[in-house]
Amino acid sequence: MGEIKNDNKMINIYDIAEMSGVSIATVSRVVNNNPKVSEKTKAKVMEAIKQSGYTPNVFAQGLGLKSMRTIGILVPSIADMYMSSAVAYIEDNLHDAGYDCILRCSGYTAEQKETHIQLLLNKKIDAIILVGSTYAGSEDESHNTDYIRTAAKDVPVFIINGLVDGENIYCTASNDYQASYDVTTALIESGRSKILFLTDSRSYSANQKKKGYRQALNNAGISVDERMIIHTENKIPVVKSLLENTKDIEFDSVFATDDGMAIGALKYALSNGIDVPNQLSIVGYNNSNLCICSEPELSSVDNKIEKVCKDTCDRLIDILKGNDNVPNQSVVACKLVKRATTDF
Amino acid sequence: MGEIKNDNKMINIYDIAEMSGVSIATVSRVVNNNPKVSEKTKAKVMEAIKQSGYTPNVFAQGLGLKSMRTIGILVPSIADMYMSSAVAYIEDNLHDAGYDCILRCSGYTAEQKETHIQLLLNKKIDAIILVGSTYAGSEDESHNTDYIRTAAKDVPVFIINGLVDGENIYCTASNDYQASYDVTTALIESGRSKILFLTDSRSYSANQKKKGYRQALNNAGISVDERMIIHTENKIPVVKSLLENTKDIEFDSVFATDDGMAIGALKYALSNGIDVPNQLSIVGYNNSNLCICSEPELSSVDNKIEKVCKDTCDRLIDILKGNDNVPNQSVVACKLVKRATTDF
DNA sequence: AGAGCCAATGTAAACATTTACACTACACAG
DNA sequence: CTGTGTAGTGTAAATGTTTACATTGGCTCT
Repeated sequence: MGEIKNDNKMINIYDIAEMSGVSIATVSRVVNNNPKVSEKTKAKVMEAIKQSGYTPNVFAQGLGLKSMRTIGILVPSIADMYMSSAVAYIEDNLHDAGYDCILRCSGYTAEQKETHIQLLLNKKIDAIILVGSTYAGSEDESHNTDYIRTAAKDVPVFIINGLVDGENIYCTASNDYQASYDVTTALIESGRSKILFLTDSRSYSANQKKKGYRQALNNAGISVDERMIIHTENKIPVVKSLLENTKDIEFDSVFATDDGMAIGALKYALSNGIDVPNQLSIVGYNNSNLCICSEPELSSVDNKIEKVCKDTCDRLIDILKGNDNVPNQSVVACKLVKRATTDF
Repeated sequence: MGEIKNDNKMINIYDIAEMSGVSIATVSRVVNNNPKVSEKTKAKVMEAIKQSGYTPNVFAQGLGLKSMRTIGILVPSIADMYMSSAVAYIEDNLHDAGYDCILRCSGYTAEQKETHIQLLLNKKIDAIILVGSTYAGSEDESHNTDYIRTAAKDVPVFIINGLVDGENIYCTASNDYQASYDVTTALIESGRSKILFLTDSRSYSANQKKKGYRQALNNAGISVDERMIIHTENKIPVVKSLLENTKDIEFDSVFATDDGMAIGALKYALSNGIDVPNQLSIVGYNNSNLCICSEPELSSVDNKIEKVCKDTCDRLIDILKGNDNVPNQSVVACKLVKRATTDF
């Protein structure tokens, strides 16, 4: 079992107590910043701690049923740029508040998530953050959310870009419905009526976007042509060749729920001599770094993932502090970023 | 402290012992797959465990100085695409082997890393993985690596794309020197001699790439013009405007140590009517998804991060199994991916 | 001066496990 | 029939904290 040279007996609270001539209770109080310790004693103990380089044993601390100051983060896949940046922001916020993060990439199915959540709970984490994917409110009926409510019986659960209600469950989402409605409306107002809608998932967010798209068309008196709503893979070449083979459907604009798909559409236009934005307007989603790679640069929706994460973490910290009046749901407004693939 | 309904007393090893009519020692043995338990007893205990949904308390287990089956991962920044994909691969490999990952994003300085490593060590992790940045072997003399050797006294340390030697330190790197040498040579053979070298860091990898570039020029009998080696930010618009203001230096090709910078160069060419690849060849690095966003698509070096991560994890698991003859260093070959920004 | 109080500190129980060592049968050799 | 070995199991110590409760000594109030 790893012949590591870890025989150097760790100094413990007793050693510190002895060094500073007090009891272990007092040492513990100093370590935990308990106010009922005299300045003089505190100074002595601090000195001993500094001298020895003592750090409390986390497991012994944990045994006392207390907070381990560790948060579990569950993402379906961290290879996805959107999710990895979410993890980055979450990590940052929580570290600043003194929490550690255990990361698990679960995959997309409910079963996978359930297993991983169980493993996280075993580590006695203080809360779980689920980064959006397929949840209640999505079109995926098969995605049972009971496991989330079960987890919420043990620790508070925070969902990013998903919507599940229940005791001890807190959701934060970007306002994808509104953003999608606004984009679609803007396309219509700039003279487009045949708007191809590309989507790659059946998540809650994807569903909100689709609703916004439908509503905007309805409000403009345009009836929704179901063939214009296309589910496809979020891969540039896939979308490109998809559009190349979509001869039977006419469209004057593309609204994609992810930048990757939008870039696929752009590349289709470029290689077929279609002028962007005049003949074809294109809007992506997520405002990723792909947007400024292309020429022309891609208009996109900034879904404010940074703010969503901050909101989530702020509320998480509040909850863990014992604050009761924390809202269960919170919505963050998106922002349309106009670049060169649209003429509005 | 969080008014959670956690009053439901956790079932512990004593409960299981009672349910199955054995002692806690026996339960513990069953849980840990200790062979000296009779099949009959084992079955009884298993049944009780299943009935009750018992899971051992990790803290109590941890107190006994044993493996927590948790690995600490330290990345300077997970917002970087290269690093986030590395984390994804590592996570995947380690989970398959039954390890959990604690992630910390430290920032780039030695001090930051040192602090974060200390915090990781407090959690009694079994090993640390440092994902590449500024290490020994880099140009950054100020980057002291003592903290790595100190950490290695407690747990094995694995470094991805860095080179530090020392007891209990294991390094895995892609062969950036060779790849860079090959790219530069290919550019020269395709008739280029004024190769602008763009780099954004002083890491070990960056340094290896620079050495490869120099060596290739030397071997071809071309003397290195130091003005051709430019340190810049890895941001598309920054590089674009940098090149727009580089009127005094002539160049017929750009070799960038990251795709982002290469795309910046490409956009500079596109907006200045410079033909790519004829007037200007461009090669990036990392073979990220940016490569297929642009038109023309970007030639790049695939540095096989997936394989590097797998190698690292395989050796880590070996070490933790107690295997002694694990090599301290391992190198993975890169692969040049030819696309449309080069004419070779 | 004695009662009462409070701040500061100490004592010991509780947390849930692992494991060295002790013990009990029982089989089998002599 | 006694002694010895062993498979299976139990006992109890050890792990390092936190914290409710106990204790102490000094102070104030009457």
